[in-house]
Amino acid sequence: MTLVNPPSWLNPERSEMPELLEVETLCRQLDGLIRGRRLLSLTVYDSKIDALPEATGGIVRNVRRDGKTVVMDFDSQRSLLIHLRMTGRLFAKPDGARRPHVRLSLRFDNTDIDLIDPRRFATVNLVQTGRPALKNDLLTGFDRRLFFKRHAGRRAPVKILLMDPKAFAGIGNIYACEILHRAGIEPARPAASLSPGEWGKVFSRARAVLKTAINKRGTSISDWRDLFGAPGENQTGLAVYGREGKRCRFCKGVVARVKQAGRSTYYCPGCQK
DNA sequence: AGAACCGCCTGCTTGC
DNA sequence: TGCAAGCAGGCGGTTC
Repeated sequence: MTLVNPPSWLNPERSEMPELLEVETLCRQLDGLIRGRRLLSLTVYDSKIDALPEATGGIVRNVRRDGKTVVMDFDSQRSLLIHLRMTGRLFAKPDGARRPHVRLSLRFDNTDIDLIDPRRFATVNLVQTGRPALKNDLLTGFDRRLFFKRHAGRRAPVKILLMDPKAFAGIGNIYACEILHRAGIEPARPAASLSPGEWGKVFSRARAVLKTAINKRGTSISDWRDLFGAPGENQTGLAVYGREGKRCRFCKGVVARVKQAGRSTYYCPGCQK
């Protein structure tokens, strides 16, 4: 296990939010690191996070992702749920040093894991193991019939629907923009205006975009880092997000930015109809 | 039910 | 240079 020095990788002030893929990356790394390990102590440094004394002493059965939630299942029939929201990060610590913005520290018998979160949006909860998994996660299980029944006919813009957690688990702004670009669909179109074929394209492009990003350990727009401080490698693959005014890599049009529900949407008017 | 909006947060960027 | 306002956004909540 190599750890990245120097600590300049830890720069919470400039962090990008972890999206679905970043969470997936963290869960895989955590599973490899702490499966079968005992949680010796749990220290909370943030008044917004409940003290969770019942969690200590348990042995990790596995670490998995549910939407954007990191789920640690313990042998005590409890599960620790960590949602990183906007600026949360998890780091394995090689030393015992206290980092800035630490909200929670998990001490296992082989490593310490810190939750770092400058903006304090992250949430931590302890629940009984066995909560049913989400049925709207494009990578782990997507109920297409349920989606068409409940959401495909909505009048909301398709971009808004992609980011609606009731319709799709864990698709954030970056990937919502990228998926629609790959699918060639204009973000402002009402969801109800998409044909079944266009929805099919959205689903297949979404899986492709997400899987590509997973293989590259997430998207580092500025400085997202994985559990061990290594950067992701997907930033060069973004076609539209954050590229307002620049040339589209596909059609040589100019990437545009509009506001939808208060969020920036990037798209290429040339590629997306 | 769904659409639109708000609040939670803090630090960086922008404008005067 | 300094300060205030604007901005970033996942997601649960509220209102209409």
